[in-house]
Amino acid sequence: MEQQGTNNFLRTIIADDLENGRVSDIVTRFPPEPNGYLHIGHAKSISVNFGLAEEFGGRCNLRFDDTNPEKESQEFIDSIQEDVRWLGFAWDGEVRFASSYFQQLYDWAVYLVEQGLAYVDDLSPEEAREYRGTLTEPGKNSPYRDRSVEENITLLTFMKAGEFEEGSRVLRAKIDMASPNMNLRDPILYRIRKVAHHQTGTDWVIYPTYDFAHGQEDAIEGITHSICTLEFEDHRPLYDWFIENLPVHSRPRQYEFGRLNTSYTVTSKRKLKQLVDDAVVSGWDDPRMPTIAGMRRRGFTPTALRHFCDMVGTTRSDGVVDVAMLEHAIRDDLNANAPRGMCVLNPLKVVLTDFAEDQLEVVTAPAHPSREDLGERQLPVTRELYIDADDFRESANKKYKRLVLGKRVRLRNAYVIEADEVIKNAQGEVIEVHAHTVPNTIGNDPEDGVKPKGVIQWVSASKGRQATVRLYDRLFDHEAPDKGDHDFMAHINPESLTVIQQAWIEPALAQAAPEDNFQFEREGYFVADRFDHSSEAPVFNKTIGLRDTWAQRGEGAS
RNA sequence: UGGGGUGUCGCCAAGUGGCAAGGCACCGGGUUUUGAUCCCGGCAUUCGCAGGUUCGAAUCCUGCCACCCCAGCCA
Repeated sequence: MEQQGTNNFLRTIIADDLENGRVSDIVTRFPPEPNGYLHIGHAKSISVNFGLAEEFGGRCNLRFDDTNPEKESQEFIDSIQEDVRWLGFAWDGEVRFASSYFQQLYDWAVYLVEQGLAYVDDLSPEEAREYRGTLTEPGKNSPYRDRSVEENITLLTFMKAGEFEEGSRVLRAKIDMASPNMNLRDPILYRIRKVAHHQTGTDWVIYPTYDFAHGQEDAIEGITHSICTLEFEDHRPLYDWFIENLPVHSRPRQYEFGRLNTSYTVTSKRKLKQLVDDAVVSGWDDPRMPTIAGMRRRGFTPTALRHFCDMVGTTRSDGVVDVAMLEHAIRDDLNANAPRGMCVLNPLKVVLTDFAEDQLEVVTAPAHPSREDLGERQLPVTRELYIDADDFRESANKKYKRLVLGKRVRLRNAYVIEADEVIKNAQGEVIEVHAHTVPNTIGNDPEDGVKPKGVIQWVSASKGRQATVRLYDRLFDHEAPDKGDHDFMAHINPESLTVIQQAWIEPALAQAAPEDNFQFEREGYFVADRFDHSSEAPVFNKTIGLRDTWAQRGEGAS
């Protein structure tokens, strides 16, 4: 068992349980409700549950907690499975569904009624709320609380048979209406919902609540460590109450950890949906979304996401992780593994006056500065090239390490060139630079000893290809967009997306397959769009920029 | 105001009575055909606060304070 990241309380608990024989193998589960897309927070939960099972040689189930058909759908079941697989995890056996345990759950509900531990309540939702009391005042017993077992059985049978209207009755556990823990004030076990279920169709008109279902599902599957987030801590006494009062065959235990929050991000389902509905983003998989599908399309990798989850650790405290840590994880993986390429985002034509019109020279460049196994690529050098307009100035101070009129610069992987002349349009803007190559400078420094001050990327104007490049930035320009009294929509970063229709890419990049990651040198990491990219019409998404200490010092203005 | 939690560097986080790991961020310096990477160095006399126990405490005790969660027939 290999341990990633630092030690944490869950590892300690599991190691102890294994050592003292409480369990012989650990079984965990990732239990999403199929009512939305998975996001970065779920990635953490997936990483914790599957990761722990992997680490301790156990198993992890994927179980859809589908107890509320009104909000769920097959679309989400499909996307969730795809996301978990993409992250690189394999669940044990078949996918599980809480709905496949509905009959067992119902039988256990009958058992509870027979034991005098559950009753059918006729209170309306409004009345029930009044009877429940408040945080500081105890609740009071429902007048229907002391019905006979026989009457309760009859009523429950009728509920199941669809004899009652939605909301008219519920099945409740008989625990303690005066408990300081609200969850123990006779919690609801079943409610009437006359809607079809995506898995069970119209078989049922009553559906179990989360509380009545979750622990029993865990017991049925032999889950040893049921790991959830902190807000369920108050439910644990109820979780245990069911396990103790029902004839279940295994004893799962619940443990809670703190949810993952990252700065500059919102993850509430409601807010993500609003971003989609208001067309702030193009969909749930928009590269700016913190959804797994969005991050995937952005060019994040499973390796980076898993590393990030290990980096932040698993604790019982809730904090906000700096997105810079996520960005570091992405850069770390991509720097090591992404092939390099050259792309000019803001083209400025350079004419090499010592090259003939039809002259073509091909230089070979490594795909990666230190990964020989990634191979090489061919770069055509022609008379007309494009460089980035930001990489040329007519005059500049000594700190500027790019091309300046009358000075030299290294074309990455190719010649050192010297700028001789600028051509301007009627508005006085530079539209072309004439330059010449310094002899014998491919792989060598200039023989006259005058070294260029910098290196810039370039693309052949005649052999290069045009591409669409989408530059993404943080969706929010506030570190805590949904905190405080303001509306999170007010903190949308107006420059979160810039589309460049006519960027120039070196020929080899057009051959990229969708989802191939690259580093466009001096610009950042980019990915060929999963859906829109093709060799004929290349489309790249910016994943994350290179670390830029130049811009950080406020000296990067061009 | 009832119950349940959490408080260690700007952020995340080890540490479980023996004298404050690590990562991110940041700040130097070196290497560099990416102002990237990489390398070297710096960055908590102090662990929410106040008392107490002890030769010795972030770790034990007492009392405060701050923040988070709970009053869905959501999960």
